[in-house]
Amino acid sequence: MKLRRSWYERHAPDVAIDLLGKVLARKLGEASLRGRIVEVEAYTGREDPGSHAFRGPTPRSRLMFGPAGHLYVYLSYGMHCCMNVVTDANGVAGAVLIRAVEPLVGTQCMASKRGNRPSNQLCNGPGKLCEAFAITRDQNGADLECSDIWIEDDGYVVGEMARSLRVGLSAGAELPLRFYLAGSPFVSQRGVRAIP
DNA sequence: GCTAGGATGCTCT
DNA sequence: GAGCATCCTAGCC
Repeated sequence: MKLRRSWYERHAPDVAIDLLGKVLARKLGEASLRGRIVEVEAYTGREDPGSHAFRGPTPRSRLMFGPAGHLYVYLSYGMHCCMNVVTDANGVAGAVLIRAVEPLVGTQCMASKRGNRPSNQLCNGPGKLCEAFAITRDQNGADLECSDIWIEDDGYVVGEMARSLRVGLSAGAELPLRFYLAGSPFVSQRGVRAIP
């Protein structure tokens, strides 16, 4: 069942926790790609110094202030794209960064984009995930309710969830807003090292 | 096994 | 012009 816009219209940390175990889906021409979300980070608005929305809306971050259920994709370190889901409503900024998924369908297609690495290294990081799913800034602003990218609930029940500090931040690093499925071999390497 | 460092270009001050 | 919500490889235990 595809998640609808109203599902995303909640505070980012709540959406982040509920996104664990859901399925990220993309139709790419004839191919169908699916992966189970195993690692996310929540970014809130003005009160979060690690968030792009901290200083208010800018040409880049204004999407975070817009309607929920859209993609916010930006270029990181000049090379890698990172994929966020916009959350909250009524002009409140919020987003959830999808950091890692477990490949379910279209693994061969993902591997071909990722140098034929093993399946647990196809999508275990935000940049890798975008490469495997062919997500670029062209998808910035895409509507998850009516585009070729969406997230669905297939009834999967998550096991133990773990929580930690967010990865790679210089500001706002002290907030424990990273969530992942404990013991999953598909969680990002940087994230693993960040756990005390 | 682990760490350090370089690639690379957009975004905001 | 400085600073990144990263990834990969080489080099060294």
